[in-house]
Amino acid sequence: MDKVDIPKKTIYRLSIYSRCLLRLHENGMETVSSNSLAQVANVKPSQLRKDLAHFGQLGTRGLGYPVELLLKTIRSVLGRATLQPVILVGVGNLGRALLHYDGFKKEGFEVLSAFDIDAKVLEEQGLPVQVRHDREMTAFITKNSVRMAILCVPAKYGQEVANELVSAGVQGILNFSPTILKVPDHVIITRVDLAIELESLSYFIDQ
Amino acid sequence: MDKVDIPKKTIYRLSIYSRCLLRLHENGMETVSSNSLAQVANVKPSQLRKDLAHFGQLGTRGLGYPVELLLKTIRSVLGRATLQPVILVGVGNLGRALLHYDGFKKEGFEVLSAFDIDAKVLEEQGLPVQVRHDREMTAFITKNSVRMAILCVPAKYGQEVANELVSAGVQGILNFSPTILKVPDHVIITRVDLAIELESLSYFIDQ
DNA sequence: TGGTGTGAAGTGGTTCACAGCA
DNA sequence: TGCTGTGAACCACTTCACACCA
Repeated sequence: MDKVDIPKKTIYRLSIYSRCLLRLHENGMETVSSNSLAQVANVKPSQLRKDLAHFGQLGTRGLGYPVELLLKTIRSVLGRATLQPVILVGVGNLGRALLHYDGFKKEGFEVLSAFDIDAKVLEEQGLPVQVRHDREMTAFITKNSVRMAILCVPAKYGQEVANELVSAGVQGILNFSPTILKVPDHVIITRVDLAIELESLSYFIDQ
Repeated sequence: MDKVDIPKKTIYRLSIYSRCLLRLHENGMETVSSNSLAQVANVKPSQLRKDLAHFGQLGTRGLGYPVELLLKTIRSVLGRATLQPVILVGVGNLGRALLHYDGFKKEGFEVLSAFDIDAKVLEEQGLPVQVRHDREMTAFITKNSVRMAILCVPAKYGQEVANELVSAGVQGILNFSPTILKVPDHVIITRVDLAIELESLSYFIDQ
């Protein structure tokens, strides 16, 4: 299953399709047409078909797609066969909320550990994972072959921590710090800036 | 300042530029070239110029852009003159974290109130805003002319709550519920699905 | 007949390259 | 000379439209 040239946006939608398919599968559906799946996923049928066409013939003309096979195929394309280790850095309000968020585990990601520098946080009881001091981070990443990190530190520490992560071998960062990170080309940043999302949203609203 | 045909992505970047300009302004910079601002914002200089060209001549050839004027212009384009009222629905882990997030207020959004159905949450002390029962939501939206909502309820309530919001007059929803919302065309949804972001990210990482 | 697979046309955004002005 | 403003080329999807097959 070669991962060349499937566009970013298609990958994102594949994630969505897989959720929808899971629901259909749970409801005992065995086949689904591009029309009905597209409707559930809120995309155009032609787009769905184009997306699926990236990995060969899967559907049957006149009938539709076999739900289970399609689900399995998408999951394998997304590399979701194995549990992926992740760490979280910065256990503030947001970081803490994300640690409690069960969506990650449900989707195949395991938050192995969190990191912070605040002694109060390090001693805190009742968090879902152990919180370690930042200075242990590099060793931890190496030892556990961590490739992805969730970054929730305050803006002013963002770049500094990102540098540490990158030099320890992290290749993908989900960045919640409201700052722009400079990283080498092989590292991928996905930025989630809540204030900016809200600001863009507000622009498109009629007053 | 007409808001037709400035593309979504440009608007998103304008938000970013405004942050960068604010920093430059605080540092006493009076002019900035497309080159250096682009570097700070992590975009190509030509893209920056194209983005700014949407609202006329602002720069001086040979010199660059006047920082303060540019900042003011972008803010006015983004409609950031006034404080925008927002509500938050669903005070779970994530909702609670977002209530404590000070980035919203700093960027000109005021979370007027939160809503939930859980009696325990309604009685909770120490939250930054009052939490009201869902049944008061529609009236509250109308009375306060709320146009935007942050949705953090569990997936299975997402559509139901969205319907309420829309019929009460909300036109933009920042959706953190891991579900796909069907809404009328005039309503804008921005989806933030953490598990999907992580899943897409992982695809592009070399194993 | 119903619904997939796909070339071809369309769309929206990005980047180039350079004319033109301070 | 330096740097903006911008047509034109380019690129990455999206959508259409229809051939083709169970």
